[in-house]
Amino acid sequence: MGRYEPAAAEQKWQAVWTERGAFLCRDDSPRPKYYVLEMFPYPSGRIHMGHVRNYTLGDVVARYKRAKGFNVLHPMGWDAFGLPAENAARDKGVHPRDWTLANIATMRGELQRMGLSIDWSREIATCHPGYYQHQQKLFLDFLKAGLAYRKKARVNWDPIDQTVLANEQVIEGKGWRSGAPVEKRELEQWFFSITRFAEDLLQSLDRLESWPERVRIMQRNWIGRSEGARVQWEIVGQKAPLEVYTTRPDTLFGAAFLAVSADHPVAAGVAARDANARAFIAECHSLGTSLEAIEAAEKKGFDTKLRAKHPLKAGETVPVYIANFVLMEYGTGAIFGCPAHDQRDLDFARKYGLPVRRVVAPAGGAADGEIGAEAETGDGVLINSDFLNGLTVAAAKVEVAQRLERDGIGKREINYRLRDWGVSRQRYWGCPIPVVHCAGCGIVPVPEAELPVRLPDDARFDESGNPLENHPTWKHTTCPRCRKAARRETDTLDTFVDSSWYFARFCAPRANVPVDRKAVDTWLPVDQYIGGIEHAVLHLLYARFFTRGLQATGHVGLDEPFSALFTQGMVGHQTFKDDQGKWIYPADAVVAEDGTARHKDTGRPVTVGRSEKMSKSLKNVVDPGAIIDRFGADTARWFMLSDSPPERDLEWTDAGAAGAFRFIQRLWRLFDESADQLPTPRTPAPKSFGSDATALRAVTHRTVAKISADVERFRFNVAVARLYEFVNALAPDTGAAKGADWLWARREALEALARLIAPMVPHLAEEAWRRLGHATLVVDEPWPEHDEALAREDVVTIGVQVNGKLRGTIEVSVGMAEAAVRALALKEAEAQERIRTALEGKPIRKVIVVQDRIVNIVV
RNA sequence: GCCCGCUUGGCGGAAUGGUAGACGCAAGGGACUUAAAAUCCCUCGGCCUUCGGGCCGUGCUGGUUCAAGUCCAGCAGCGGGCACCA
Repeated sequence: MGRYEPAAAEQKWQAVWTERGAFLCRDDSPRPKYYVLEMFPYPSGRIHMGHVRNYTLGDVVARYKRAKGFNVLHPMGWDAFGLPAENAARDKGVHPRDWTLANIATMRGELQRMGLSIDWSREIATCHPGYYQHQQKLFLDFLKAGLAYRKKARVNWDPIDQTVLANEQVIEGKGWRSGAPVEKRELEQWFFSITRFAEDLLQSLDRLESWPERVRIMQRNWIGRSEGARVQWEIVGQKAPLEVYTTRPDTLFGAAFLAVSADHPVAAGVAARDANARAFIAECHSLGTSLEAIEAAEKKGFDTKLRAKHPLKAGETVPVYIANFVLMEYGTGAIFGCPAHDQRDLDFARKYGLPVRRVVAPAGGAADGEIGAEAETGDGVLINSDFLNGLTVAAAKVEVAQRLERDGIGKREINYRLRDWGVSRQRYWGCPIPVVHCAGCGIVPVPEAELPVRLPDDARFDESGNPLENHPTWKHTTCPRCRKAARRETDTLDTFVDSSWYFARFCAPRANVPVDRKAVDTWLPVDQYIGGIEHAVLHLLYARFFTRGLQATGHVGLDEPFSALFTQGMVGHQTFKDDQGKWIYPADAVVAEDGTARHKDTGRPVTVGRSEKMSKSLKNVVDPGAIIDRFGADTARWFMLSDSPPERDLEWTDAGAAGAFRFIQRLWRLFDESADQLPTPRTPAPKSFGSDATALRAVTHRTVAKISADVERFRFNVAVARLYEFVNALAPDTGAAKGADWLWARREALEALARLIAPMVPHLAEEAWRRLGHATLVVDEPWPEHDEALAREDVVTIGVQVNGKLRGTIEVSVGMAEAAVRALALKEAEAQERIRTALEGKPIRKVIVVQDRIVNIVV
């Protein structure tokens, strides 16, 4: 047949798989279930190399598990709501739905060309009313359960996208998508009570043993649990005490001042009678929230002239400041400052000339010196602290908390950095929030029978603000309760809500309830979830919360949706800049042997930059479609799996892709040139095997054992290396002058090879399987099993060291007793010159023998 | 600033505390060919070599061990997360 033609073969086998429904997943299979899911894509227009990597990894797992006898659920869908569709509408005059659906059609075709083992009959798109109507029902259930609520809050406002962002969506003070500095605005917003589950979300991380440790650490930090105490301070001349939150109640005797947030009621009280205070508060509010603004901002305070009485020290009072660095949203919005043991408090005290009193003597250090520019935050023993003197910091925390609680002026408290999830978005292309605002009845849920609340088709996208708000008629409705005129909610849900339950919808994608309980009880949790590290906090934390919400409202019976998570690395590529300093596409750069580059058309010099994550802005993108056109999907898939471990970043190189293609051809030649000499399929094994055949079978069975172990552990790059070795071992033999036993063993080897490569390069595997004379499909074949007895090595070469340095090797039979190995090693030590000269007749002090590993002669 | 990870040939990377550099890419040499492509074979960490081999070598400095890329301590560089959270 000659050269392998991927284009023809891939199309042929994809058609065969589709025709046979090879990947349709049945709910009633007697096989054990396995749910493998890759994070579904946003339909931006075309697939990119990151998708190719993600879906190749998932497909290897899916196909491997199928071959291992599992009933595999491997679905695909579209994270289809979101702002780019509205931007396209504004810029190109195309309706967001049309733009989205066209992108989905394109990208579905591209994914199908990759030959993924996906059950396309379960495809969903979150922008489809058949999806979002159920999300609206879930919202109403959450509302009923108190998990969704509305409140006025200072929220993150993205001035470019003209919408609100959740805390998690603000990166370094900028919108996660627009990159614009985020402003603070006071707005009525919908929230999900993610903080209700803060403790559980934190504790349960310990159970997620098959999640990457760093993702768990990032979530732990994000939740930010802190143990401390709430302490009441009486303010001279006022009735209501001021409550502060602290994690260092042990340092209470070192308190030099109190500080409240500019948004604190106490600040408002002062502002009411003091114009200077009003000015200061206004200044605090005008401060930007960007990283630069925060770093540049000085710690500033405004002395309210109020005095607070020390709760444990009769007769002592401290000043009360309004300070620009105190957050209203955390703790009580007020703090006490202990300058000696907190850097920020020390900076503040130095600036305003407040006393610095040490109350912790550092462990092993001098306690008499002055506090310098650095606060002492380490452990130690309490001093200058009345009844706490002599206690360690830890003991003092306990002691002071007990005293505060006894005296009724404070209590232990646990706080979390995590805030409730703001889900309101002032956008069109999202799931409408199904409530109505009625002047008389308040917030009224839309009756379930009236769901879905559909988006209007005729919104305008050429004016600023929320298209739903701007729409002439859509928001006008009647109150479901009193039937009077009322206003529809015009906020839509954050698109992260859409992706917080899609994995549950896949279990029964056409069910007429949001989540079919029987189906999710069968399929959930997802056994293997695969996606990018960039969702470590956002999506993965939301999905964990939402699953708890689904559990609380009876939709599912579990709290953790993903029992194993794999985070793949990014795909990078070299960057190129022309002599104008503009980024250019790699395809437009011609790189010479010496590493310099020129522009393909102009011939002008091009600067070759470091490898970066592929992105449109750097133009260092390679179009997967073009690669598949040129080399085929199998080559793209093979490249994604070879060389780099999947969790690490992978650099796309043309040479690597060409190398992968050469190997695909080489694999095909191996099958093609061997096939005709082999015995027919299913020829019974010969009664006995000669030494050549036995050796070949040993290689085969060892390879099967190793690759199985590597695939199980996601070590695909190592599995690929083993396949190269296997092919190298098989390639030279043409079968001339070999016996029937050897030819039988060679068929065994090639059939194993075809099945081993099937998860990685499935089209070539089918072609090879057919060439080996089978009428069946390799996708229906079981994963090869290895025979331990055949795989076992009986002789092993081990190193002989002298004083830890390798001087020679000896061959021993596996499992040879220590004494025998020692004797052999010492005998060889005389025979092998290298070892003998290293020993130089010195007296042997000790001989260490590690079975099947090494001998070390110590002299 | 705090938390986490990484650092091995020209490059991507292998290596349950036990023969460092598997496998691949790139490079060099050779075979085949009128030629090229494709394919096949050989070499490929550094220094020295009488060609047997010797010495050094996994970011740096120490330590534990018969034995360290691997374990421990300190340092450096690179990358990621958090960012006034009291």
